[in-house]
Amino acid sequence: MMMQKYIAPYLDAALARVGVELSGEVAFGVPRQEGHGHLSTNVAMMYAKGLGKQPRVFAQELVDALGTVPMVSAIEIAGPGFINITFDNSVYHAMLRDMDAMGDSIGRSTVGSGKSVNVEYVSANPTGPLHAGHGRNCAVGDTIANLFAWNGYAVTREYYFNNAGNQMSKLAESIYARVQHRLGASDYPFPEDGYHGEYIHEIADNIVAQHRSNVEGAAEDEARAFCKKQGELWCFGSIKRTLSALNIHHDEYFNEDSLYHDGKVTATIADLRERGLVYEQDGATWFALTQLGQQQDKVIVKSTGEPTYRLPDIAYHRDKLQRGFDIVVDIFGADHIATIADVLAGVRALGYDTDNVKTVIHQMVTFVENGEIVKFSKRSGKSFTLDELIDEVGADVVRFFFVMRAVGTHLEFDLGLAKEEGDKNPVFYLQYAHARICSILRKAAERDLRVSHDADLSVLTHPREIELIGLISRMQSSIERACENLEPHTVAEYLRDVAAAYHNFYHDCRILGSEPHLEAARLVLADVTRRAMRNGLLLLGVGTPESM
RNA sequence: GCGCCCAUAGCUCAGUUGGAUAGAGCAGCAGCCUUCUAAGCUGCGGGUCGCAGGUUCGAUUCCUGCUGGGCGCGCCA
Repeated sequence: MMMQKYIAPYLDAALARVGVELSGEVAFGVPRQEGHGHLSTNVAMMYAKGLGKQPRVFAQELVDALGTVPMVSAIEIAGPGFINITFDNSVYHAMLRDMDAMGDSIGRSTVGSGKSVNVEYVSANPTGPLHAGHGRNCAVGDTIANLFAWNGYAVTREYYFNNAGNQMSKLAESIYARVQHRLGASDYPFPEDGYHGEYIHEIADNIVAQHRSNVEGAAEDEARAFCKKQGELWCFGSIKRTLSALNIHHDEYFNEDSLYHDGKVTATIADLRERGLVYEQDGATWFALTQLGQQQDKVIVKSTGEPTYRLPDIAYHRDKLQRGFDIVVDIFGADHIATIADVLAGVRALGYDTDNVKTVIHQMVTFVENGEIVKFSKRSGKSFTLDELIDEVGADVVRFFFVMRAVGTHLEFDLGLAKEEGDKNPVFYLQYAHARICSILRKAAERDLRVSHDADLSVLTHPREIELIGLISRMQSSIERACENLEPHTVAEYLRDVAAAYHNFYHDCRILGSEPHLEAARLVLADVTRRAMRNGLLLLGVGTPESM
């Protein structure tokens, strides 16, 4: 039960009585100011003007028409014409009772049931290990996927595996060169724009040690192809291990090269051509994006005959839409911003509705320690990998820090703060609240006290108790909104509020050893809070320690 | 030059879809443990919400224009 849903019918009836025709749902807010009631509505101000009345005068008429409402202790008009509603504590007791009955599904919703969603995230090129900056895409994407799942959607977590194209050839050539060096051709040229990482040596070592016959004496093309495959496998394994450490598991790894094998790339360009959107110039094939309202035409097939990334991307998005998802979500870093409009324009030109393709573009990440920007690993001096970040601060902190800020803002990742295990670190603050509750429940069990689902909750009257109940009662709508707006950080914010409310309650309200009725009721509240915190932490993909 | 994003306390950031006296954390200062985890709690100081207009009962929030910063604008992905 929610306060809004409870009061809305009474208000609708009162509005009808004073002759107002509603043009939508009445909006309620939770006043942040104490003394402004538990719920507030601006409906009188919204409709007063149309009726030619003073807002406060109209508000009074409305309040008169409302009369008395059960479980509401006060209805007051304040400020320019707000109607502030104060509930009887019994409303809170009823809400707590309902939440207790929800078991482990507190905060879940069914708004998405029957609908399917595909969330594509990470999708880093398999040309090396994930670097630290990739962490944001990983955490944001997985949390958004969790949000959909939590709201009842059937979710497919997808990784677009970019295993075709130019960057893979570079990888192959880099490995091939390192292999040649090991086979004695020490003057074999390393490609100018090749990959220099340690892992290239590792892959080459492995090839020479385990698969020497595939590269020695083999035809050069085949040896190169073998190097490419080995490189891809190594990178794929590395990426999957890192993701697994962050508790991220995709359902689908969509291989880019399958688009070529299945003829989808060819089909896509043929269909675009049929619509008159393709032309030849300077030996290349161009996509007439200006005809689709974009700024400039772009090459989709190079004069070498290789497609640019744009063509397979369009084919891929078309494929996702053909698979029949109700919603398709793409998570991209700001550096990919230019491609999205082109790809969507292409898909639209092929006759698909892109209204349900949602793109989340997160801004870049800066790592900071002691006020200085960290760009490279201290250990190796090379690029800072996600594995190293996880080693340094732990997986929970990585996941939490990357989602705790709005995706649209630049993220400053403070390594010093992240490494703190204490009051400075926001993750521990949440986990500590959960651990504290678990500790009390353990102590209660030692005394043969169980959480009783028919405890008399009416003894809960302390402001801290009421505040905590009210906050948890908003969990479901808070998570629904986070999902609808694709804003995972609001979950982190919300949980911080719940944790703070619990710490306050804990501090001011003794649980164990209080008067038996009060003790029983507070145990229920503690346990409901525990389940809410646990669900919230699971949603963010961080651990739920029972002791710290 | 063009496109997208950002600008709020000393620092890092929230701000419930346009509401009432703009909030947290960190940093600083001062307090609270013989009783359920002090990784907690309480208090103090700190603001021209980048600037200028506009929209209206009301703007940190929406619109326009500036200024400053980030990311893009390739026959790389």
